[in-house]
Amino acid sequence: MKEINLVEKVKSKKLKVTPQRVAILEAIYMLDNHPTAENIIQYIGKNYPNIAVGTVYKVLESFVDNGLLNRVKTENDVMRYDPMVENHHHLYCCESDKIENFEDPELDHLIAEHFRKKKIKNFKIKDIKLQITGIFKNK
Amino acid sequence: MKEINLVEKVKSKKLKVTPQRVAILEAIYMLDNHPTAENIIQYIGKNYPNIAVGTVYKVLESFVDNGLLNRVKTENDVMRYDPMVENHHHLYCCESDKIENFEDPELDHLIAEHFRKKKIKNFKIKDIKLQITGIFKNK
DNA sequence: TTCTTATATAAGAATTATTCTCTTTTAAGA
DNA sequence: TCTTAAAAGAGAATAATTCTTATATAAGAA
Repeated sequence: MKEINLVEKVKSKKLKVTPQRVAILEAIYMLDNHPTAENIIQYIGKNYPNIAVGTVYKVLESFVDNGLLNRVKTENDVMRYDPMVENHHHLYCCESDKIENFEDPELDHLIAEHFRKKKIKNFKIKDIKLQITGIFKNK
Repeated sequence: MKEINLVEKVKSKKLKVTPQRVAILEAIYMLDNHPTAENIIQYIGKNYPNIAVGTVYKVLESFVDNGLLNRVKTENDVMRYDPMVENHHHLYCCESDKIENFEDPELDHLIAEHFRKKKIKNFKIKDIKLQITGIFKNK
């Protein structure tokens, strides 16, 4: 992703455009496996060795609050970040920490139809996410 | 759940039956909202004020390893435990920390059929879990 | 029943991810 | 260029979980 787009993304949320924010957003797009805060710190450490850990967490928080990122739940207690904010599901590898995004509007429709016909008692659905666990092949 | 069943559950996995293990398993069944380690410690603290925190975590780990419990992912970084080990989904309340189990074999079938006809490229599915977020009504 | 031993527990230190505090710096509008 | 609210830096604080080591105990063997 070009620098200019990163800046635009930050600007579009009325956040101050700082080099740290641009570097962190870039790292997330480059790393492309739903990185942890630590992954990000390591990645930007090459050009930016003095960034404060607290800053990274604060920037990530502001990005999540402003809809530039989503947090991704994982089995262990490390938070991971996803630059895809549109509705989608996740493929989890059961042999590694790989997570891939997954979209399937047809399936979404199927599930929505199912719940339209057969509501859950005493519960109003806001969102449905699939966690699909399995094994990635020949990659 | 009766004491005897708890003991049997522990025994069935060839784990030593200790008062701590029985108390912890009982707490999980009694608390019934996918408790955290802390919830459990608080609950059993009434009759068992001296149980060590580390023990609770070790017992939970052994139960998970032996299929008596499952871990449940949450947004924040606290692990929760689920005594239902059969395949099922979760309803997450977006206004509180309530989590409820949800079973719908018809839906499972629908989804399985969908993926039988339309496979995911380069991915072999092992398990599919739905995280259904929403609001619990009149409860 | 008593003995033996692998396993479990207690206690608290250590670790790890994350948040907080406070001071200094800076982006961006006036 | 000036002003100021917001951001960054540095590192302490917190909170959940794991680890370490000495002691205790469940459960099978004798």
